[in-house]
Amino acid sequence: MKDLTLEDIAKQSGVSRSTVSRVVNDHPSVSPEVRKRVLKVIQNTGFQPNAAARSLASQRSNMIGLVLPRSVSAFFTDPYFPQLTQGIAYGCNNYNLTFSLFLVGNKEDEDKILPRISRSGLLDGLLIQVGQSDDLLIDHLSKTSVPSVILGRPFRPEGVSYIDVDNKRGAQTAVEHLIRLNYQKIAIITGDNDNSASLDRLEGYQQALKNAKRKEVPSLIVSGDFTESSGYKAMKKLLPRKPDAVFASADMMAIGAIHAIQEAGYRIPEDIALVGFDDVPMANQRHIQLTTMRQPILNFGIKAVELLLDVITNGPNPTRRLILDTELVIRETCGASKREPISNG
Amino acid sequence: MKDLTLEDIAKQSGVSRSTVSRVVNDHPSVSPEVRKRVLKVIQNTGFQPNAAARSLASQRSNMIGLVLPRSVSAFFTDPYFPQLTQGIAYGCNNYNLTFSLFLVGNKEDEDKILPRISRSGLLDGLLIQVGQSDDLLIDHLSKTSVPSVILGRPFRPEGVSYIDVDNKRGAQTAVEHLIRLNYQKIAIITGDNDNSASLDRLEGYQQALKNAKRKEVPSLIVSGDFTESSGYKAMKKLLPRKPDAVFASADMMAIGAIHAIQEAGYRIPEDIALVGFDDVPMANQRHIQLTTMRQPILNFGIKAVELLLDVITNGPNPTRRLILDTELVIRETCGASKREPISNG
DNA sequence: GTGAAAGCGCTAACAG
DNA sequence: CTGTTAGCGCTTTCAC
Repeated sequence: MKDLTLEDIAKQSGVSRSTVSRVVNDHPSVSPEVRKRVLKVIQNTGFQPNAAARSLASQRSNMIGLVLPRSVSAFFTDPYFPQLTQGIAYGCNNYNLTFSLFLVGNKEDEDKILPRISRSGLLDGLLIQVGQSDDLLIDHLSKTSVPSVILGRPFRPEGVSYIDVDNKRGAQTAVEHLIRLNYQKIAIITGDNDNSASLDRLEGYQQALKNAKRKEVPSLIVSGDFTESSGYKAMKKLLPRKPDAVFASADMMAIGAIHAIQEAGYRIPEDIALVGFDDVPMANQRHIQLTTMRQPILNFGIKAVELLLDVITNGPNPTRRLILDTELVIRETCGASKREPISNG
Repeated sequence: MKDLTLEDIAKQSGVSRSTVSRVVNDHPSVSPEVRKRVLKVIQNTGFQPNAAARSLASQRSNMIGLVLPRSVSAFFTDPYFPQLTQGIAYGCNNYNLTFSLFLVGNKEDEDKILPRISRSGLLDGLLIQVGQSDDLLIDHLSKTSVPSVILGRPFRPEGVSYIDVDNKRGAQTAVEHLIRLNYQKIAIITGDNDNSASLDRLEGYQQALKNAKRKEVPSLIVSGDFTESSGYKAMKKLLPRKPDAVFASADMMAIGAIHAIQEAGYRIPEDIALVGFDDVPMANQRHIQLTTMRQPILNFGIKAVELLLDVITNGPNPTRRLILDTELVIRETCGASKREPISNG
């Protein structure tokens, strides 16, 4: 069965093609009766306008893309990116957008994908995940005319719009919580040093110590790379230095740390307390109950879509910054239920 | 800067639009010198053909879609779907396809998305994940003219092409392994009873017992729903029935089972042995070391793309079935290293 | 091997 | 409020 066109619907409804087009696009200037008549034919026939023709004529594809650079495509072991993807997908559903996913696997992929998406005609806009500091993807892409929004704080934020979570404040809140619970030697396990979120969380940790007039102990700062096993290794390194609390910059690393702590025969939170970051699904299971900073990941994705839509509609200037808050979720690993908080005065 | 068109390139190279088109599409009948000249202009200008115009004229969009029905969109907590998505994305990269992701969140999404993708013009083809048996998505979509390939064994496989993993054989291999290690009371934790993979794995379990002339004990068959917590609960139920080995139809459930077993003070594999299914990244960590059936998920995604491309190019008939094998990965939880296998005679 | 010309199916002025 | 008309940028016969 051949696909129907506007022309077919027009003929069947006894109107012109333009009128059908207006009906399809909810254009106001169509008389109620005609609209009704046309709508009925559309219903009966199951007509759907051809997307390609539409894009070509209107210069709008109603498609947006998410680009995950090489440096993150392995991250699919972490629940963060799947959840983010889901949020974006829902955001697209809300606005009738088609959502295309570009996972850059290697340099070769990059060379093939970039030209394809950096030209208008395919995509109305781009959501670009920040990667490492030396990642030139964003610079490349933002140089083109395709409207785009960066996910995360870019290292070179000039001229680009981005959405991020308040990583510094989140980390600060986490560490302040630990300080309030009167822990004395608070360590941090950071993510890659090449990642803006990781750096911001480290800053938050430092800020909290500073505000509390504690001094920073370099040996209590150990770096991981956001993976569970890096958390395990980092904790192993930390153990001989006898921290009584640890802030892990990501839940997966916190989970790794838990294993290291338990393996060494220490109890959580009695011997060592722990706070994570993210609130991944695993953080809330019987045998874990991780205190953590919740990121509003799903909402982050939805908001990113809306921000991009704004950039598409109203142009790239002025550049937008949208910073979402995180939320402290108190569970077992911080020991809050068993300790006396220090007075707030 | 205005986007360039074929016409611009034509002018700059001193040839006609058609010739440039031929060069862009690697059409053979272009003289080497002309081709070279045109290619150079394209290089210099960074010209990219407009995707919408191309789709419209050629009736080919070079886009394919992945549809995850409502019943699976919550599955983004399981590593399976992210990995599958990654495999598909890589497959698309290999063939210069644009990959669109449709996550059906609710009925409303479904009503909006289905018409949009079921008409040619937007997508060249569709990859559709099987859901529950009462899911009408596949029936709907496969009734349209859009070429499609189902991921997983559909409940009503007539007339559709699909790709699946040999779930029955995989499960059978897992249980045979347990039998060979001389376990006597082998239990199974199944997935949802509404899922073909789950049913197939149950069949494999039954087949293995039957082949070994063991009789099936109904109380040793407990169902979960593929989640970690369902595995935990199922194992709790199983514990009083004293199995000495358990086949969990998914690694996440195996992990839940591990927690239940350890919590009850039993040792793995000495008191209870365990085999999972999937080989998720977590199955291979210091403190877990789960023996499991590995699914070639990434490759599954890539093969799915290739199968779809075949259907797009050569038509839907005859319908194709592509069944990939799983592989037994022996680690610690099955106790293989500590037990005497029974003789094969 | 190359160019001219006719669309692909739709949108968006512009008349009326 | 509705129809006519001119493209959107590319592919693809069909001549030459």
